[in-house]
Amino acid sequence: MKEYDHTKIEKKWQREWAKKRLYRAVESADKPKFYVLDMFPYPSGEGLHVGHPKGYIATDILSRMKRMQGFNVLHPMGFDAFGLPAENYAIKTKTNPAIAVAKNVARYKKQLEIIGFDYDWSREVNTTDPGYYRWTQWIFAKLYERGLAYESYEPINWCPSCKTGLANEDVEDGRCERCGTAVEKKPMRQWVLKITDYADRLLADLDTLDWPSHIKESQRNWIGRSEGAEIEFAIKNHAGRIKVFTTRPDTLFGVTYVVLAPEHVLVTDLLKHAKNKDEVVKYVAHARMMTAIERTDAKKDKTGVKLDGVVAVNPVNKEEVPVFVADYVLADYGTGAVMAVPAHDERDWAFAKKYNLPVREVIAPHRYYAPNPPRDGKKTVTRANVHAIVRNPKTGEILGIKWKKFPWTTFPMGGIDAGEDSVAAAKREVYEETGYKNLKVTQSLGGRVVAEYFAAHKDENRVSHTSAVCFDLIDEERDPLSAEENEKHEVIWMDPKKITPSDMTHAELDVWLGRLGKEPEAYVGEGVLLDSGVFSGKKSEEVRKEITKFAGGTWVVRYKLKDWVFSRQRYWGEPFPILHQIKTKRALLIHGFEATGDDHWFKKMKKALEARGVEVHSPTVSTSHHPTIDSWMNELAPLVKDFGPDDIVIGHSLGGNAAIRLVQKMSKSIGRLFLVASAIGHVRNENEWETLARSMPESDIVSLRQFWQSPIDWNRITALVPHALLIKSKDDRIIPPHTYTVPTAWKVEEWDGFGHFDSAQGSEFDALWKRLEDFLPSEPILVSEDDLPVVLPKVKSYEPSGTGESPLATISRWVNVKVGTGKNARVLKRETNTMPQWAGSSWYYLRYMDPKNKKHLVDPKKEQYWGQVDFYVGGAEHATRHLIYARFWHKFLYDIGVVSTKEPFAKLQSVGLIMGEDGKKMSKRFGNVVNPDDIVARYGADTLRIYEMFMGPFDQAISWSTDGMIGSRRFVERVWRLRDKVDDIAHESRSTIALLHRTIAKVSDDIAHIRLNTAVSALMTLVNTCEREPSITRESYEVMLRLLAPFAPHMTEELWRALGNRSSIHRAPWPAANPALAEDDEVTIVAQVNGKVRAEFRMRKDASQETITMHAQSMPELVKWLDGKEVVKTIVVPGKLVNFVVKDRA
RNA sequence: GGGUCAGUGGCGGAAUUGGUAUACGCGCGACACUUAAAAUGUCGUCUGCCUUAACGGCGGAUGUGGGUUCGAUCCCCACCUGACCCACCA
Repeated sequence: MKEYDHTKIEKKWQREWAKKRLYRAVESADKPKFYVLDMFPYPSGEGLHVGHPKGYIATDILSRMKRMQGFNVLHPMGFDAFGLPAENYAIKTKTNPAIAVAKNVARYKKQLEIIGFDYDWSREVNTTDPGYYRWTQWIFAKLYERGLAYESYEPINWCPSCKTGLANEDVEDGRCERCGTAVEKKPMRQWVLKITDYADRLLADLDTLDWPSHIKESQRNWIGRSEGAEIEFAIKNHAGRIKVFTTRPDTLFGVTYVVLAPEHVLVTDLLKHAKNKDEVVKYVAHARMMTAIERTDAKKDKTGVKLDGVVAVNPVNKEEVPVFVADYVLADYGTGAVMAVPAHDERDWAFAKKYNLPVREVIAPHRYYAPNPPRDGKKTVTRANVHAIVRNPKTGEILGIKWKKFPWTTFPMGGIDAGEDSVAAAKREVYEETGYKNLKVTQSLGGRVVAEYFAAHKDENRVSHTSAVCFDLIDEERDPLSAEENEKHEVIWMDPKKITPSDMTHAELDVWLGRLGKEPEAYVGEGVLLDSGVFSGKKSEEVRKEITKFAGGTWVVRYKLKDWVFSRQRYWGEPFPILHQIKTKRALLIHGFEATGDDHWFKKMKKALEARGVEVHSPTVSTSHHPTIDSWMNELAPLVKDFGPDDIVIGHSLGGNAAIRLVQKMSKSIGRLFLVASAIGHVRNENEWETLARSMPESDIVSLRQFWQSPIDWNRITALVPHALLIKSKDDRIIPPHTYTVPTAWKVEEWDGFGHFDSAQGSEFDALWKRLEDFLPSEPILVSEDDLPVVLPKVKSYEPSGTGESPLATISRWVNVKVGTGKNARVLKRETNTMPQWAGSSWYYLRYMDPKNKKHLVDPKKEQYWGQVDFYVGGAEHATRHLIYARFWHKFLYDIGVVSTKEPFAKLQSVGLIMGEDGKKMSKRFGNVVNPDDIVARYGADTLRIYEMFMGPFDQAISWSTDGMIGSRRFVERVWRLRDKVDDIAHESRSTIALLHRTIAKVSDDIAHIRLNTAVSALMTLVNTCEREPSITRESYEVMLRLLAPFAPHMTEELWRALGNRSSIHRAPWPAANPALAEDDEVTIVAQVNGKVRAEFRMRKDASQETITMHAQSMPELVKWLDGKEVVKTIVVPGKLVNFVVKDRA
């Protein structure tokens, strides 16, 4: 056989396979299907390193074996290329990301091709291909139609470096997962997917999946289901109620304060009632300033501030407790408020200790004393007891008493009398029982323990509420004991080592030992309720629902999982199939008389408008600061000259003359003018009124106020200003409080109260907002299915703006869409956010089934044929993102009938990283990157494949070793040279044939379970054995080649053809093991004496137990071990071993 | 702090219904082939002690300490170390 030239062989067969379309997947009913999937790569500019193909090699091996075993195999590959890395690369290199992606994809593909994978490239997908993302957009549209996609204005995680919002899943330790920058909270409009609607199903169906347990566990943690109670605390002298979430309502009687998160909606309101308003405002502001990392650092000291004067009422006992604002309570979990039970919660404990708040113990550990349990038929007495643990510092010994009538050893102990505390009681007991007089307290051993036992000395069952106090003897001064005490027990000093549950008669001992010498801490375990009204004495785990009901609360299920923030303020992503009505872009807020701009109404309006994407200008120009209306106008004019027909002006508290001036100046150029709370009463002259009304036919008066005694002719106004929504006082009187109503002809809005200019409260604001709604970007409109895809346009600059708008917003010819014709024509505006990187990868496995279909995401028949992915291989780092998102989308697609299965990936196998030779993560930064191209060129793809599989367990991280790879190359060459030993008249030994069959079984099984390192080692063993034979049959060699074909497809194909086979080895049937041939007829049996191997011998594998025993006993090596001993027992494992259990003859 | 997994020669690792610990490979050593080197092949390679010319023999070792068992890398308990994931989630 000629020399092994890997380059020539590999190129030749790769070309040939492509030409023959050897690996094309077909749907046909005659064969069972097998769908093997890799997590498709994200082609970066760096190209592949040797770690990347590891998973692909494994799926390649599995898919090749399955194909040879007669399955229709689907093993596709594609590219995920939207998102930040490609975009950042484009910014850096100043190239269109589409071009860079195409280049990177081509490079990746080439790198993959030389490794010889069996991908069906005719099914390649690319998430950035409009033909592909059309369907990503389609899925989004369906989600939107079903109410599972919505716009939210809640604060979200914002990365100031990437200049985009992030999903919860994209934040790691408070930092942006991509760039490591600390994320901020920023309020902005976002598209959000309601993944929480699927939380229960995502959790429950995990049980149906054959996935690694740690990945399932991370998903469970991420979903974070917890059951608990929602309970309301009333606020004294206030209408509001604080709703808290707790998993431990059984501790309700231990509540000593209530805590609100700084962002809690009630805080703003409650702080007005707080005596320390400034302090609270400062604390809240500070909390908002902090980054998530600072906030959530668990090591950080807990901080908070009391709402001084605000009092909450505990619903179970009507007790009044203080209210705090503290940032250890998270705004976005539960209800954003907690009831604090410092005795039984570590965080509350830490906070209470720091601020010196009361700790009330209501749960006691429960001990049932098994050695001396309560007895039936005896009365039960509940007592408060104390144990005294007294140490003599001179000797280190502990004081104990040994009971004379009972086999007990206890500490000095006894009941706590009325009016006594536990320390006094303990001292008294020590004195009475042992006579020692002078003690000092060293430690109080935490809270009480409830113990149940039978008190034999009193012939009753005890429920003891026990505490314990530790003392040191000050001196050994001691009084003699009473005769009565002397009769009962003996005083002893014990070695501290003897203080163990087996040496002492205390059910509580383990608790004391656990607390001894430690700082006191919260008891967070289960136990018996104390001081809890009617619930006292009950078990904590049993009363939760009952006590919740008693508190008027409800039992609820909560999830940690948050809805998926789905929009990014970046260029390189799928555009949303969404149009917005073009509305106001900018608003001018003008405050007139005396308003300062600080007032609540202004702030609220500004925030509301900004949240809807309106740019708000609110110059601090007030009529109050100007001597004349004209000078006011003059200051205002330059600030407003840019305002145009798309803009609105809102005037608040403008006097009549100012309003008229404003209208006259601006009504021609601006879109709409709204006047709120205007003192139109100033307009005394009806002609002026007419002027005003005629000047603003397109404008609105939302509310008028009368402050001076001047009657208004409402009918006249409404006739003149048909758009007006007037709110007038019911009886036209001026005396507050008065009620404004709208004439019955229009929508009636009632507004109670004068409001002291704080018109943010009540319907005056709402009425205006209702009007404004028509002018704001509102209810999005879905792009019709026929108009998909919404193609991502080319853009000059990819830089993110940082303002919360994507670069797309600057492309007006793309953003503005004209719909309708003639009179109905209107211009709509495209959504300019783009989808996150995870969108395309959430469903790509479906598209492989039917990649070119223009009518359907996937043809239902094909979807039904391929069904679930049978085997999915990829990195464990996707546990809480891709793998949750894809499951979510799949379930949704199931719900709308697109797919027929409830879960996308039946079996998941995670792949371990390949690290650099230095043990560090392979990265350009460390200069430890190994390029597969170099390895393939030097050693060949087959060697690379075998080595990567042989390195170690597949799912384990492991360091690359080019030296270690030599072994794989040698193995390949040995197989190659073995060809020279093929001889038709070869006679192989029976044991070699047996090994061959065992190897078939092992390799088949190992591949199926991705135990590829042992599969390779089995093949090596086989080759080693065959090399020792003088010659081997062609039949055996062909079996070996077929077993090796999935690992080394090129070399085996070459050898296979060289043997005269006309068709590809990769279409040849997989060898079947013959169990009858897989075993030698003789086996080695081990002879043991007392479990130690003393001899071994060969024997027919079906030898009987008796034969084996007889033979072993007669062996000289064994005789010397058995001689003079008595065989107590003989254990025979047929075909394996015989073990003689012997002992000395008595 | 919680979860998951792991710890075996100089190194990567193998060994599962509890039955010969260290397969396979790397490295290392010796030898053969060679003028030489490389390549290749053969043999050896956990460890201590005893013993021999050579052979051989006895004991110990799978992170540590216990337990169950005729027998434990494997099962149980406690602890130590490391990795990964999650974490102020009430």
